[in-house]
Amino acid sequence: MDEQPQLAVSTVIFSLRDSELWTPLVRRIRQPFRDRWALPGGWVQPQEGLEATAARKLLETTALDPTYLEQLYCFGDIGRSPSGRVVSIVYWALVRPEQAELASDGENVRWFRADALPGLAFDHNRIVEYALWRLRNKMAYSSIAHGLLGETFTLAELRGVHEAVRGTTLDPANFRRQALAGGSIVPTGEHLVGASHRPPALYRYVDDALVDQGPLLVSASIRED
Amino acid sequence: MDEQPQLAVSTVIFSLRDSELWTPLVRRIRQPFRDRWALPGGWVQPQEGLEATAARKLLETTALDPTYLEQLYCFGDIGRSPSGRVVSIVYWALVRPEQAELASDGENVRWFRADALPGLAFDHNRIVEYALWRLRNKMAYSSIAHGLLGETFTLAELRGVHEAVRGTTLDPANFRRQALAGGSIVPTGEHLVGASHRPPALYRYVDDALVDQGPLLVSASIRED
DNA sequence: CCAAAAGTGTTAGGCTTACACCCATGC
DNA sequence: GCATGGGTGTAAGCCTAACACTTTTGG
Repeated sequence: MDEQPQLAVSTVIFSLRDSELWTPLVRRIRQPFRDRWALPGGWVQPQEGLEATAARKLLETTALDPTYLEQLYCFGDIGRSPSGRVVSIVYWALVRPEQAELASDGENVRWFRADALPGLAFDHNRIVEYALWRLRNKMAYSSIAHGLLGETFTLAELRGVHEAVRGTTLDPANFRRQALAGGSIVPTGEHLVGASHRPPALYRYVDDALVDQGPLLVSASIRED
Repeated sequence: MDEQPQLAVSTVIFSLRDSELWTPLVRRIRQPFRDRWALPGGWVQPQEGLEATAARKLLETTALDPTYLEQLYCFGDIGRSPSGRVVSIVYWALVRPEQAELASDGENVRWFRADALPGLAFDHNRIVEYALWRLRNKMAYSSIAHGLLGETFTLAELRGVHEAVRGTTLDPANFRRQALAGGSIVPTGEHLVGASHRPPALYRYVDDALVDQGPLLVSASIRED
């Protein structure tokens, strides 16, 4: 038992369906926790970056291509896996509704409502809990909602994302003003057609509407030596 | 080169001296980057939690006992160490001024101004940069300043911490009101004696003034299986 | 008494909230 | 025309920033 810890990468994935947050899980096909649901993931490869591993395993196991991917936390408690010491670097991802439609349920992949998960393998319930907290937090001060929407969207759709994640209802008038004042979305000039009632204007995010991750994203230019 | 990545833990430490942020670094005594300054740290031990490793190495190499310790980020780019793949789980810590006084400079430990570091080993400049960003961010919305102060303090001292970290000067009158309105500090009833001018009241943080880390801190009670 | 920092009062402006109201479309 | 969601207007209340002012000490 004195071997080096094993290094894993897992990802919590969120998508919106019917104004609810859903997350895909994979069925474990070996011990420990065989047949239990768990976060998609795999072992770190020597010649592959951590985020690249997260993206690759996500694609391999769930066929999803995320619009947003960020490191969540590194979990390394000694008791978290019964089979020996495992340190998991966990990412969290957002995927668009169209994506989620494509990657439907299968024998070994199933979507669950994010706030009503079954008992998962390892400490994965706790991890999803934390990812949800992070998503809700970030929703309040960033343009992260972008990751859950299509390229263009109405203000009602954008508001729907916020309402679903925050679990509250928001005043349409005030939401509109705040969203537009933020400066990260602009009208496309088009209007949504085919629906009942007055056709709403379509918007899109401006190109440089990056989610604030601090100096990490511009890291390459910071190195001094 | 196809071996498993090595797992390291490092810590960025901040303390306040002369209204400036300082950070202690250790001199590397072996290759790679021999004789360069680097973050204190060490390898993950099979039977020791990550945070425990951070605290232990911090004590061993710099003799410091932090008042605050939180995971910062996990760095795992493939090119970050010339000697092979190393994944570093980095923590950041705050220590009180008295502590920092005790742990003075030595042959292999030296304090630097956090915003004027030399060229460090590995990607450690980038890491400190990110830790600074996180500290500044957290200072704005939490009671993290607690970690840089003694048990009791005047409002001028508390304001000094905010001014030093944020790099701005703050209106004493408004700062006072906001600090007291927050509800996380209370007057001790004592006053600072010996100084010139009117003796300022002393304050302390209320016991439950925990810094918000989301569901991570209460994690033990969340596990469902 | 004077200088300087502690501490209080007051006002203007900005942002949020609540809600009244008009607009444009499908049926 | 009428129901419904899209979109605009507006006033009250809260929070912040700016700064005048009073208080209390050491010298």
